[in-house]
Amino acid sequence: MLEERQRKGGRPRDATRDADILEAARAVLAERGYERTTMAEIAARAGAGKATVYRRWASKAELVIDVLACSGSLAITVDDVPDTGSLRGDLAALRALKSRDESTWRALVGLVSELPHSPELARVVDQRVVGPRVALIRGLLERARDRGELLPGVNVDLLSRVPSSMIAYRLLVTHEPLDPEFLRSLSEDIVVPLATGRPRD
Amino acid sequence: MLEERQRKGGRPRDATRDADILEAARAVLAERGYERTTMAEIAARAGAGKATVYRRWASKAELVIDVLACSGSLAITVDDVPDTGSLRGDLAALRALKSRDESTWRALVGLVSELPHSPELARVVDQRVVGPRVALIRGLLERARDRGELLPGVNVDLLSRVPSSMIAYRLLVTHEPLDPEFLRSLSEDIVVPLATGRPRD
Amino acid sequence: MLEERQRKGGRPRDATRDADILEAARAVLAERGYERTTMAEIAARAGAGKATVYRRWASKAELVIDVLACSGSLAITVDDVPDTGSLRGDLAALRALKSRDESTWRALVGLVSELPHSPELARVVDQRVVGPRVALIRGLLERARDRGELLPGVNVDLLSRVPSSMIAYRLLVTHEPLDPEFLRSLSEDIVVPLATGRPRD
Amino acid sequence: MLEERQRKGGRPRDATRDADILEAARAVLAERGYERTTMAEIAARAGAGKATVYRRWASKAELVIDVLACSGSLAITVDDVPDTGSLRGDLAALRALKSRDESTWRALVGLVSELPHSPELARVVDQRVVGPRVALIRGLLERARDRGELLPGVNVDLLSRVPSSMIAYRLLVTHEPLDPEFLRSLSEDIVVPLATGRPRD
DNA sequence: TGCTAAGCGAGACGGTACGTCGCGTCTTCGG
DNA sequence: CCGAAGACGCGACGTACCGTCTCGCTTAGCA
Repeated sequence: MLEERQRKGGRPRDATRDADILEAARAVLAERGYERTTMAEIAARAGAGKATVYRRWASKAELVIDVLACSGSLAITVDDVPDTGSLRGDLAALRALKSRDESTWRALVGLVSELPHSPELARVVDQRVVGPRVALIRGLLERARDRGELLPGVNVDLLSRVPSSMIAYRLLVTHEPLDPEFLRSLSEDIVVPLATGRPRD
Repeated sequence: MLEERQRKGGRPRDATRDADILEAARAVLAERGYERTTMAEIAARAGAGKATVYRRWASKAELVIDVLACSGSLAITVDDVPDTGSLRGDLAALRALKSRDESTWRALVGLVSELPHSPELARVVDQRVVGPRVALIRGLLERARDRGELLPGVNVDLLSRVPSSMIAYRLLVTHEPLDPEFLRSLSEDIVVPLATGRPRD
Repeated sequence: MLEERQRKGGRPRDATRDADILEAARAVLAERGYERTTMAEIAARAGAGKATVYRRWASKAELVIDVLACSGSLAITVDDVPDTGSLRGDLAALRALKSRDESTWRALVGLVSELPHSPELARVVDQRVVGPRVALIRGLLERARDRGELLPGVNVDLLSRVPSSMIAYRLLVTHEPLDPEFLRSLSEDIVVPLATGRPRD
Repeated sequence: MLEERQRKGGRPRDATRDADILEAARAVLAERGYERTTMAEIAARAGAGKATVYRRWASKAELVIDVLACSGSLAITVDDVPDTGSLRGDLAALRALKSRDESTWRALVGLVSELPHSPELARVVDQRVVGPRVALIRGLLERARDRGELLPGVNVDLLSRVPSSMIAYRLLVTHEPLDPEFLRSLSEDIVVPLATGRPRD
């Protein structure tokens, strides 16, 4: 979101508009997808003028970034996941916890094509969309290490990126649903065995 | 690519235009990315008219699909990878073989946003872009099974999708380069341990 | 209107679109006036896209200029006015002849504010709107001179601009109608006495 | 200008802002013309907020009206013109007296396009801009009638509108300057001969 | 003196038109 | 009938301006 100018005077930004616009953007994105989403419709649905939207976000791409960044599931941190005593249990708890994440990822669609042209945008996506998700898995892995569950020599860096990658690929490229069986396999056939060396039962 | 109409007469299509247009499309995509690529520029750079392009491909998206599908690395099949006697060796051989794949994936970028709106397109991407890549890894895994390398209970379906997912995520979302270290880690820290249970040395 | 590029190839401009767009523009201008006329409505009413309009005219102002320039009454020249044997008679004949000129002048409204900023536009208005009207009166005055009706020392230059000025002022500034009594007074109380020295009967 | 509300209390309007705003408006109008003049720039140049402007004038059009109405030359009445004993002399005296009128008329420019949509505005222009100018000439003509200079049957109504019309036309439509030669011709080749029957020397 | 209502500069707000640009189709010409 | 060129209908983009509203501050005039 655009930085507010150093407030010297004048009417302050109406903070409620931010939320209204983001909510409208989320709704339109979910209904229409990135390409078919128009700034005019977002503004109209938020009961806002286009200028009010562009005062806050420099482009459609940046607005969508913020839709992603403000997405509910991103607020989850490792502290929100109860410690069940095992990595497998923690991952199951996370699955139970995780709000539906699909719309967030789907909104990322098409945005992707703007990233190579805007280092700024790419940085924001990395920090606000990718970062929190990777950090969450990394946190669970480190919790497992503290328990002594982790095999020596596990590449935590790489492993913590696997779930995000697989989910993104599924939603962006192959458009398969995020069914529970897939999510469970991801944990139990990939993450747990790699981290702990214990194959699936 | 569109089927040629049942030839009744008149001037036959100039087959050389296909290659010129694909090459121009690849160049523009590499320079500008999907969104900033215009059909007019592709046509101009190929010295062709827009109608000539649309006579062969129904849309920008389908043209880009073909750019991806004709990309060198996609032609690689399991038979092109020499049997080195171990999964680890086979994967190393594949890495040695694999032409630079980056531009292909990068071209997939903004295409992604069209997929949810076009099942047809999604099908084509699945068959011509995703399919060959997954099949290649799956082939190597099955070769390993034939050797008796594979652990029982390995989820081959899921595992064969991991490398594509990780590579796509890296290129599309985080825009990190496909450096050799990353590709080696992918094989040796993820695929080999999961498939064979042998941790990295 | 914008010059067409030196035709090398490609689809030629569809000449019928010009007329459709001009007609639509005239209609919208008459209904709404300059300020409330939008290019989008003109295009829609002409069954055209905005790009087609802007391919021909660089701005709303230039389009309106052409609406004025193509206006019917401008086609009248001194040769269209029958020689009645006297200036007074000729002016009466002109009044009988003159198609309703109001909408043309009314369209000029608001355009006026663009003139100081565009010498090009001002030149076009001068040549295509003002010029023909002044030339018509001048022609009748010269016909009168040939007859020997004209007083010596009459400022033909200035006098030939009086009717246009008075009509424009009335329509643009005071918005009184061009009733026949006004037009007759213009001829008989101003032009004829000044030119011939003969007061109204 | 808007009426001040019936004062009940609170801070009174700062009367100095009126003049500052009018002056700023005059300057911007002269520089940019009506269309390119924005209320924001007027306010900024006057060191005022937009609300302060709109508290005094209901719209851009009304503000411009007042710029015109407060223009110096409008304050001239027939009593300011010395009685020289002849219409020709009086008109010459008026020309000597008349402050540069150009910027006033130029400001009227694009205002014109608002008039047909606002009877209220049109009334104000008529009373405050057109009226005083026409009344001034009419006053001089009536002074001439009192002297017995006027021909019988002269259409004073129409004649008194001729100078305003010619000046407006010149400034608004053809954008020629108000050079002294033009103004003298207007008096001596048009008004004096028509009113008194005496041709130019 | 301190209270209060309104004015003040600043600028955000909802709206709406502008002129540009890209897509995918259609239309001309020459080969 | 193909192929180059490019005009066509459509519609989103991001900008600019209008006239209104809201913020925190200032400034009379009444108590």
